[in-house]
Amino acid sequence: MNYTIDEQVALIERGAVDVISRKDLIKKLRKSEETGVPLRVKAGFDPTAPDLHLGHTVLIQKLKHFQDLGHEILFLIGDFTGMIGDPTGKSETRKPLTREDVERNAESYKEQMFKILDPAKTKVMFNSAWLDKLSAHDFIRLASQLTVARMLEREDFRVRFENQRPISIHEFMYPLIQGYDSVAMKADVELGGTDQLFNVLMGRDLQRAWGQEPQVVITMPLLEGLDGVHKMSKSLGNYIGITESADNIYGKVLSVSDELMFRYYDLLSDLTSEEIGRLKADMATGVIHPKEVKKKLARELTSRFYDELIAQKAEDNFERVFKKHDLPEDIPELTMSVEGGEIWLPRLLADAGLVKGTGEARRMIKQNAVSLDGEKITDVEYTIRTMAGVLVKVGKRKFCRVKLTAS
RNA sequence: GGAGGGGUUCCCGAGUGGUCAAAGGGAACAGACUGUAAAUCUGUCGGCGACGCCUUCGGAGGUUCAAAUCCUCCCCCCUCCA
Repeated sequence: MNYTIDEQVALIERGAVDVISRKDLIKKLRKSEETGVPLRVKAGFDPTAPDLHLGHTVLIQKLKHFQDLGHEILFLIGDFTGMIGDPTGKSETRKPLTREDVERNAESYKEQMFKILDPAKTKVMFNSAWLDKLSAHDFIRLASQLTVARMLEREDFRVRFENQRPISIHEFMYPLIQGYDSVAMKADVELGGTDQLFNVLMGRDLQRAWGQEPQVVITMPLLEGLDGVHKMSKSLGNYIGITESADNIYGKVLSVSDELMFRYYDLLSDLTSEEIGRLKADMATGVIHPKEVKKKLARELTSRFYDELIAQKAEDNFERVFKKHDLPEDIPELTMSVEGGEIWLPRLLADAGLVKGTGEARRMIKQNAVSLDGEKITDVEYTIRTMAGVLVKVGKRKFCRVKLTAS
């Protein structure tokens, strides 16, 4: 496929918050077209959390756009940072990762990322490759590129400084290191979340100081998590992981609020802005039910990581369980051996992993949330004697078929 | 180095000798309603075969019939001055 420069710019700018600068981007695209040398597009990832979720895919989708335009993707794994422990945020110091951790996580990253990107056109890099070799001398030179005043331009530092909150020195080093990565990688473009704006801009300054043409910076919005408030992150538990089961992905998307749904459409869907606008309008006028709009999104996202057939099956499952209050197709089975041929129900729920402990089991039973073979159990002292399989249901979505064997 | 403030259950945050497993809010979970949306209402929200027992209020000791609360020592965090 051949795109005009204008078309390329339009695709690249879609969904982006900042493109710094457009002029540079056009210049680089033009040069690339003339010379036939693809642009080097950098995006960095933290190796501490090997599970990619939909939030990361906002960025990866954008990388894919570049890839589709024929450019070279440099997928940077920040192993150096990871092995030192990322200081960002107020959370307690993270445990440094070992070399093995990093490698394992990197493998996992690749596997997940290649669900979207073409492995043949993606280069995976580790920043320890050059940062390990950085001498104190080089490091000081790096630090000399920047003034404290400049550093305090960063929103998050400025606010903390004004509020007399502490800022440790090594927090100043991270933007420098990240910027230096761009120098070492000779990046033409760097992608990052909006929270990374300062860091990615640093790359431009440092590249200039090292006599390189500064990279174009593109920031993408942060995707809100399932709660609709905080950014999607694993630690907040408000995420949809791309390795989750199709049923889970489908179900989680459907549990998102109507408002958030369109945010997801904007940032994740392959639909054009016009198509999304039409859905919005039709929903407002009542032509189409909000749930149908959401189902469409859930199908699209589920099939992205699986395929349409599986997505359809996830939808069928969902309808069966939540609309018809029927059972899902695949229910985990469990065989437990019990003494004396009987078992106290809370014990069973706890052992089966359906609840945290017998305390929670009692609570669930009292709250009418437990049923056996479709029958609500309200007696905390209930004891099961059946040896044959029993269908255990806790809450709306936890199912398990349990068989007992005497021991 | 000096002065001051603080560390409470997932989070914020009350509590200054017994009635404290610890107010209130948030989050979370369950139930009703529903479109597994939003909003709302109700309940639960340290552990335990459980009207009782056990473990929690930075750590270790001590006073007391009784300590999150009092005393001693220690650790950590923050602010200001240098």
